[in-house]
Amino acid sequence: MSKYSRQREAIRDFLKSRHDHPTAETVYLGIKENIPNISLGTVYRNLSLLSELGEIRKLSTGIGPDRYDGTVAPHYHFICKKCGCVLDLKMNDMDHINVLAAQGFNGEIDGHIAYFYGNCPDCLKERKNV
Amino acid sequence: MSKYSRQREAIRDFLKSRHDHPTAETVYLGIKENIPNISLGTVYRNLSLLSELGEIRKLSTGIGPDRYDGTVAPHYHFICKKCGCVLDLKMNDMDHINVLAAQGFNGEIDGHIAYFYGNCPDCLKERKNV
DNA sequence: TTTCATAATAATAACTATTACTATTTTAAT
DNA sequence: ATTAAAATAGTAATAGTTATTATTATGAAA
Repeated sequence: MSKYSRQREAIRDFLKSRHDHPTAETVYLGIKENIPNISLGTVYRNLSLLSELGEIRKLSTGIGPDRYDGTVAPHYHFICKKCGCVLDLKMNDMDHINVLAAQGFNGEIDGHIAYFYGNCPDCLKERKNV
Repeated sequence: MSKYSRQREAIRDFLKSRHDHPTAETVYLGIKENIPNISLGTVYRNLSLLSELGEIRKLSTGIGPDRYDGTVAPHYHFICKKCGCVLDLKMNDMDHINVLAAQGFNGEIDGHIAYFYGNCPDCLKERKNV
């Protein structure tokens, strides 16, 4: 049902090749280097599609626009309250918290998203210099 | 520095009086019943202010617009993937996960937000009826 | 109890992020 | 090669939110 497109492949590759968490705008500008006439709508459409297919992850951090993550293996994110950057955390799965949440709840829980907030290493350093 | 306003009080009271998680639009329409000429901008400005003051909480669920919560005591939320509703979960604090996250991380972690996803009781029931 | 500086407001415009529309192009099966 | 389906570029439209501005409300001081 879904056909190959150079644009979609470029978007997937772009995300898989980096470990940060770019916004749609950043992806757009990045792809533009190789495919100058790609349109922003194409980027959004494919980011949505790839998210639905589970090939990438969408992060709604509550600070600024949505971000996208080429790493789908379960992991958690840190968001700096100061500069808004998003970092991967190297920590184990917390599947046990689904069980905690399900206790005394009549619905069905099949997953969770957790964001950790605070000050990133760079902002911490800067604070000491002031 | 900040002066009393009838509108702000009404917004605070509105949120404290209910246990759901209304959007700015819902708050606006609710307050309008008593203060017909309140403006949407005023609602947004005060929701932001009250969040900053810690009197209410803002929820960015990743599904639809931001929501607001009059309950500031720590608790967690469930978001239905089917209907998008947001429910409170009756579960204990998970402060221990901050410690897990901080291991091997050079920044400072002072909090987290966790959303649990799945099917709400109502949507589960509906699914069985199909 | 008026005066006055400050803060808040209503109304509206502007902006950001995202989605929808449409004519054209690409893909891939026949 | 033909052709139907899917994807695209370019653009318009939308949703949610923030900014601007002239006016009004608040509350401290005279």
